[in-house]
Amino acid sequence: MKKQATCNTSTQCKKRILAIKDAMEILSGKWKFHILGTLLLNEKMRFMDLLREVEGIAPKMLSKELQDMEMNRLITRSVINTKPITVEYSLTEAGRTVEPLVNELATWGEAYRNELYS
Amino acid sequence: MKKQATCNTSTQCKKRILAIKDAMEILSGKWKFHILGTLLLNEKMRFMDLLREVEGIAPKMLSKELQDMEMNRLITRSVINTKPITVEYSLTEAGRTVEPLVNELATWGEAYRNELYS
DNA sequence: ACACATAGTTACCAAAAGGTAATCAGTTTC
DNA sequence: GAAACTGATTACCTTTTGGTAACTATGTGT
Repeated sequence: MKKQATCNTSTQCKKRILAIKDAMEILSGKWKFHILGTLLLNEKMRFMDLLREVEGIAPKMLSKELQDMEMNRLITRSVINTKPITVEYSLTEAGRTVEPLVNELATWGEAYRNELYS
Repeated sequence: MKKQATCNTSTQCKKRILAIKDAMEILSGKWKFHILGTLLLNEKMRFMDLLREVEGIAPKMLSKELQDMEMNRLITRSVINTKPITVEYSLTEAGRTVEPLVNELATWGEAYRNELYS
């Protein structure tokens, strides 16, 4: 009786593992948290605004990530019929729920960094 | 004055972006959260235990991820001089600080999934 | 006519991530 | 002495990710 089944048997634990996998699939990649973080601060942003604010991202990547997150219903894309056509991106209600997660990530990252230089 | 500099100018915001980048670098990949989550539940685990508990991982990946996290001081590796040599892995103090993050990730993933089927 | 801004798309390429399968070296059990 | 368990490592390959650069199409200002 050395082997204590800590996880694989428990339904709760399987749900947890699945939840983590889900979250990572949707939020993975180099840019999503940065885009979401920027949109959390700004509410409505145009493509070029994001391109400027999210430092280092290329239009291709921005476009792809926005499409990705639109499909996952984290953000909304709305075309505004202005003189030069503009497109506004903003978080959905679901998108805004990432806020605590982004905060936790930032907090952890900062704490980790501080710990190194202590 | 249309362009409101929301982020790039603020020192606080740059720190935040850096923190997120740091965290993602250290915790990225398919397996780290699963390994950390398992170690959060078990305290001390041997290589083969992890191989069995972290479903689907190959020894190569487990080995690599453990080395990675050991270098980043999230886990400790200690060789125990038993009959067949055993190696114990456990979280460091720094490693245990990921707990809220793992929880937040799991919570978000579950909420997201529930929202889809509502 | 020319430059510039809008919002992207496309082709091409390099690097990283991750999977499979085999192997290794030591020890213990049969 | 053969098989099995310990904790890995290695070679090889495929997929995914992400970057660069160029290009499209529309419209505005000069």
